[in-house]
Amino acid sequence: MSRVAINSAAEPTAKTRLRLWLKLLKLSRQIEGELREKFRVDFLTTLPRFDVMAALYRFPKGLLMNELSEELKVSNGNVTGIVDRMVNDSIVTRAPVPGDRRALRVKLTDTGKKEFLKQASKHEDWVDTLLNNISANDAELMIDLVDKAFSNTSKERSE
Amino acid sequence: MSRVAINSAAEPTAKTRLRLWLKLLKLSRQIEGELREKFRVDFLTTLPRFDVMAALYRFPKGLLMNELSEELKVSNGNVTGIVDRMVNDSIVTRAPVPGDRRALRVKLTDTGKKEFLKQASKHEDWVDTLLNNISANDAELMIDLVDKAFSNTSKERSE
DNA sequence: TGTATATATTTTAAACCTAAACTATTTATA
DNA sequence: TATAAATAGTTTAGGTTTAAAATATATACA
Repeated sequence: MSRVAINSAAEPTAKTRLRLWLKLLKLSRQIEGELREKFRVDFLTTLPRFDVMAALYRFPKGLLMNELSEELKVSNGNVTGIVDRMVNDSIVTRAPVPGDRRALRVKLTDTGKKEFLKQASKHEDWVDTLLNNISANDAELMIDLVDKAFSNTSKERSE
Repeated sequence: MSRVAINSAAEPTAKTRLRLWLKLLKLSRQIEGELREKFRVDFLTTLPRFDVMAALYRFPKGLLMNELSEELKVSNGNVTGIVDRMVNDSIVTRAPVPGDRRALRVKLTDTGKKEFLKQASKHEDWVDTLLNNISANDAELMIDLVDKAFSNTSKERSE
């Protein structure tokens, strides 16, 4: 690998990275907005709730509030509110953990599981349509680039 | 262009696109989170406020509330609140528009302009560091891919 | 002119989100 | 054992966000 990037004739690399970031941000906001709208119209629900369901679906034994907030990369208190509403709607349960009276284990109910599968299938269709212009090859290419980008963010996480 | 994608042996394209979307979302959340933190610590401010300043900086004559919310891709009512606080802090002004008593033009104050330049410079540094693993070439490549992706989102916008 | 429609903005209600403070419990350790 | 520190979770305060309703003004057009 060369130690010195030769880029002085063109735009400085920092500016290119900034342009990239602004585009990435815009794209993900755009897509998020469209998905949010679809979830609202088709399922009367929200993205954060879908995210919770998706996380819990991956962990059939459930997750501690703690683990859930880590999994979703959102704050602890945030999860409390979302899960509150989902418990209310019988999508998840929040049960005491034997042996640790501080902890609560959140789990998808059967209803929640069924609901998730329905929504996840549609979600996949929506994303497929929204990213229709990206070929499978391009997608793989982008995934690799995104992975590269990740390796520099401050908190490495085990996954 | 071939009309039929041959992809049956590997993962279906829809799944690849979904994987891409989840990665993109995660990356932009990661970066947004780190930038938010930096803005909070270094400048005692928030990302949305920076976004407003950036938009207004690009339009020295100011923007209608309307145009600002379109520019930032956030809802109309949202902008009201953010601008309220910024007016309060003398970062922007909100002045009536002669000839249209419904409209209000939002503009950066001199203080706001100075503050923006200071923050923008740091912001560029932060992004440059966060995307350090992406070479100028890779960045250009990604930008092109993101542009491709954009061409399929529902509301084409003039820019 | 009068009325319908469109536009610009704010307000409202509900959810989301963070950081920080707080409560309760558990674990480590002197 | 007693105390300190760590952990799990909720609460609080403040800001962000959306969608929908409301207000005010402007425009189109019969």
